[in-house]
Amino acid sequence: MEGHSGLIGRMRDDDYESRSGSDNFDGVSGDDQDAGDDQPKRKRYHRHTPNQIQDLESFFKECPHPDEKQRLDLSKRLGLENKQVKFWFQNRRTQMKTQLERHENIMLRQENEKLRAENSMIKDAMSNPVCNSCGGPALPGQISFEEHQIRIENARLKDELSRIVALTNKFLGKPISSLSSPMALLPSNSGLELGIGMNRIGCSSNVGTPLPMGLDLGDGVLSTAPAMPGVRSPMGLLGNDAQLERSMFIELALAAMAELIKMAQPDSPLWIKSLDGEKEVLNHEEYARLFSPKPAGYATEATKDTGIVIINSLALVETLMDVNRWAEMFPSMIARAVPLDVITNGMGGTRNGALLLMHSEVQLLSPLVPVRQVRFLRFCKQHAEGVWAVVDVSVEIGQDAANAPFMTCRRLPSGCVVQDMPNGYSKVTWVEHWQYDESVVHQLYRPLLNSGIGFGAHRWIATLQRQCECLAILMSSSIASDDHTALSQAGKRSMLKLAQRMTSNFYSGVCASSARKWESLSVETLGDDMRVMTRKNVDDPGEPPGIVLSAATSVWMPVSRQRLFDFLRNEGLRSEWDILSNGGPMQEMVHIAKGQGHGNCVSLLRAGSVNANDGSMLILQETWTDSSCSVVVYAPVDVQSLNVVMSGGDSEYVALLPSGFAIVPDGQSSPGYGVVPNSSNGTIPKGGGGDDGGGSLLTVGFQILVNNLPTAKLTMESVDTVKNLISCTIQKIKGSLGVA
DNA sequence: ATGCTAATCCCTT
DNA sequence: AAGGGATTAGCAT
Repeated sequence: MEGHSGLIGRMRDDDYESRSGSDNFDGVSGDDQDAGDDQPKRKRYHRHTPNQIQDLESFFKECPHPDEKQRLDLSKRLGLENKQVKFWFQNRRTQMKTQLERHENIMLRQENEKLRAENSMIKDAMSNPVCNSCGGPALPGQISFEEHQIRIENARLKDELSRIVALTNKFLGKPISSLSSPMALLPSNSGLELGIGMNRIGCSSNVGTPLPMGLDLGDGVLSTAPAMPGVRSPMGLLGNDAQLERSMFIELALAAMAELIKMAQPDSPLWIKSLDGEKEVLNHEEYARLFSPKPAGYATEATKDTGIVIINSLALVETLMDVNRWAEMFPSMIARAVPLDVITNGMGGTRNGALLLMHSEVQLLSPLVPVRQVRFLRFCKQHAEGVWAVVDVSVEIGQDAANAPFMTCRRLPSGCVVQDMPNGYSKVTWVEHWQYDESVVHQLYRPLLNSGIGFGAHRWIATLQRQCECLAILMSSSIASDDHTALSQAGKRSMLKLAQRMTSNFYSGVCASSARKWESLSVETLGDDMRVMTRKNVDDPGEPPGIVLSAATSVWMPVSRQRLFDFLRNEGLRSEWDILSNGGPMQEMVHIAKGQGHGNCVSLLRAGSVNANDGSMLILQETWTDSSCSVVVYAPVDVQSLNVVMSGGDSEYVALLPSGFAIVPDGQSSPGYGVVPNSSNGTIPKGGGGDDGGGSLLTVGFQILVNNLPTAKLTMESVDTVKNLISCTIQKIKGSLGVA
């Protein structure tokens, strides 16, 4: 002790000596003070002006390590000495470092807390074991396994503790005994040390005690703590900030999962049955009581639905946890999905515990409803054999609202609970919960969104059912090839792939998602609710080269969805609205079924009029309908390319531009509409196809080539042409349906 | 007391 | 000699 202080004292003395010896202005400034005279040349204490600091800071952000030249430049610009700039950067760097270390220290402490809590839980459970089966002595092998686990745990705890103590001393305590080992200080640090001691005692005293049978079941006490293998990185390897963020994510995911489970529970007080007993509405009071109150200024959309889907839980979970496969499963809903981070990949080779961060755009097929951009976590958990849950939650949730002032929507805990059924089907309960800024949605679509049909659980379930049915049909028909088309399996697959591309390109033109790069044109021409966009295609073989113009709009139609859909997909009535028909009916050449009803298929159409010139063009068309939406998309394709595709060749190089329609109910019809629970994959008697007598919203989208030179300039005439095309088409449809 | 910052000291490359 | 880490003095909270 004495020796140390003596040493320090001496060092200080030395320092003062050297300072007073070498630095003359120290003495001068002392004189200054005495004389009350200030020399502007050098102040004894001085801080750089806020301006200078700001400049330095911003430079530091770009480049924390400027070279000689950059520093000289800065010093000139800021009126500082070259040396000062150098020192500033040096100091800034060391400051960063200490902050970093301090942060890490905090993280280590937290980690330690968690471990201790977990450990004391284990210890607790072991000290009064409950054998719930026989009460007899447990298997010796398992005892030693348990014991082993505890020992490992304790060793890790001890190791981490010593690290923390070392760090703590380094930063907090004065390094009085900097020469001695940090461990020597342990006895003074009573609280922490006691914890360890107790744990060790608990461990050793447990040798030979009966096995705690109730404890190690997969879903027991252990999994309630956020214990995720792989997340707990070797200490210090993972950066503090990243680790802080991760632990926040984990907590958010766990809370979201708990919320989803509560929301998905049948007969939960969180939902109120409507009068007809079919639709359920969120009980906002109960929700606010259990979770969080509703923020002002946002519309809420909470829906729940259950359906039977022809897929097993494992396959569905795999699909949901793979960003690309997920987007492929819901192509009409997911415009774009980008994986951002894999926080955990799951435990023991399963998806249980997997946690992903991703960004996605969710769309409704209309230019009048902007895509919903969300950055969210997706967390998967197995709740029992054959029972899984996957929950999504926006990552803005749980953070300051002030951090995301420009948010137009967010997704509250949403997702599904999947339960295997005996026959390869599974029962899926979906909960969908959004908050969004209603002002960005066109008036025409607000009722639809309010009713929950637009983005609600029902739509997810319906899409899932339709897609899984399609997969099932394709699988079965590949075994029993009973279809009348003379198409090979490979040809069929290529055709479907081409149709898939066509359809999703249609979606992108209608919704302007960022999945494809569109350049939007003067939107406010006449406020005519039409979205016109353009893109230059130079090297995408899937589209004709040149300038492509996309136009889309949505209108209300006093006709049921079913009627509109049946009309538009009727090739015999094609000439009533489609200029490609050359004035006559069309014929279906090829039909590939994608669903049980006739409405879900990919087909090839030929314009009927016997015109030698038309022989080179066919119409590729995809139609689908489910209880939330109906779509007809088509594109002219040249025969030679199609022949290649039909014989199983690559469809990537077939150039096409899609046009078509999307139809949704207007949302103002009978309240139960569209939220009718689907009892199975069969149709619902109550006008399941949408024939509820109400009106519908029709979206029309065209993509046309206005110039086959990518370098050409777009003319206003082309824009007018495509706009005219759309409004004429709408007029013709109205006329044919007698509602003009 | 504790934290922050400009400046210095001292060691490594 | 240049640069970086450790340390300190002077002030602010």
